[in-house]
Amino acid sequence: MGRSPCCSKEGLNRGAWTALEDKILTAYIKAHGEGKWRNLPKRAGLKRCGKSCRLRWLNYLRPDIKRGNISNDEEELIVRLHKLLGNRWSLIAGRLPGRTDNEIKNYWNTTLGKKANAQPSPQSKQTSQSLKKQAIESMTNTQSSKPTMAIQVIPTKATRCTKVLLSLQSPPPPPAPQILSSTVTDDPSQASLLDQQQASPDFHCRPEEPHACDDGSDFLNFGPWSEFQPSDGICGDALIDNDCGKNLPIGSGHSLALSDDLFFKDWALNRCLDDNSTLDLESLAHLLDSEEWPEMRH
DNA sequence: AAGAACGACAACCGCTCCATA
DNA sequence: GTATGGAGCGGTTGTCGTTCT
Repeated sequence: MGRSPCCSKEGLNRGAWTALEDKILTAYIKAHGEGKWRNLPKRAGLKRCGKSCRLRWLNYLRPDIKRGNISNDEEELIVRLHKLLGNRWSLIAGRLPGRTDNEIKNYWNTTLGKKANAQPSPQSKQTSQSLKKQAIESMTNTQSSKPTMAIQVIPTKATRCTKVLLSLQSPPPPPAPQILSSTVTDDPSQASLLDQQQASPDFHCRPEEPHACDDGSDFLNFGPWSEFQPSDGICGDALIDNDCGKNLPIGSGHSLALSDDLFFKDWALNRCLDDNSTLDLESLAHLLDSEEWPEMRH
C-alpha cells in the first residue's frame, strides 16, 4: 500500500536543531503533551518534520533523559541484554531508565560492538528476525527437551508496552501466577523476580491511562499469539490464552518446556518499565549474576 | 601548525506494526 | 477485509570535536 510521506520535505529545516527550536518544541509538548507528531510542527510553528520532532523529543529533550557517561553497570547490562535481545535497542533502552535507544545504539556501535567483536559471541550479531526464528525453532524443539520450567512461550517479537497497563488501585492479581510462575521458584533469583513483579503491581503502568485488562493479566499478552497456537505444533494448552483472565496452566505437569534461553528473552521482553519507577536494575543484575545464568546462555 | 584519521553522537531514512475508518 | 494514517524501530549517514602523524 502506498503511503504518503510523513511530511512534505519542502521548506522544512533539517540537520541540527537550534536552541530556539528546542525551546518551542519543549514548550509545546509541555503544554499539549506528546503525540500527534504529524501535526505537531504545524501547530507549534516549527519547520520540521513530525518524525524529526518526535526523535528530538525522545532522544534529547525529554526531561527524564539521563545524559552523560554510561556507567560500568549500565555498560555491563547493555552487553548482557544485547546477548539476549540482539539489536533491539528500544527493548534494551527500556531496561536502562533515562537512556534512549539511539544512545545505546550509538554507544554499542562505537564502543561495545568493538569489544564484542574482540570477544566474539555467537549471538552478538543476531537480528530481530533471526532471534524470532530462533525463538520459534527453540519452541518447536522444546517439546522433547527437559521440562524444567512452566513458562508460556512468548514470541520474541517486540511489542510496545505503551498499552500494557495494570490497575494501580486494585489489581486483584490473577489467581494464577504470572509469567514466571510455578516451577521456577527454586531459584532465588527468579523468585526475587516474581516477588518484585507481584509486589509491584504498578510496574510499567501509566496510572493516567485506562487499563487494558482489569485483572492485571493483560501484561502477559504482548504478541500475536496466533503465531503460536496449537496448530503450530506447540503444546497449546501450555500457552496463555489471549483472553484476559485465562491463564497458563500453572504448576501443571504438562506445561510447555521453554528453553531457558527463551525464558530469559521472554522475561526481558516483558519487563517493561514504568518511566517513573525505579528500574529494577538490581533484580536484573541479580538475574544476570545468578549462578545459573551462564548455563542458561548456552 | 596543518591535515588526516578516528570517535562520538545527533539526525535522517525506510520499513514495519498497529489502530481505525 | 482492506486501505490508510500514526507511530515506533533499527540501520545508516552526516557532522563535529579530538587525536594522531
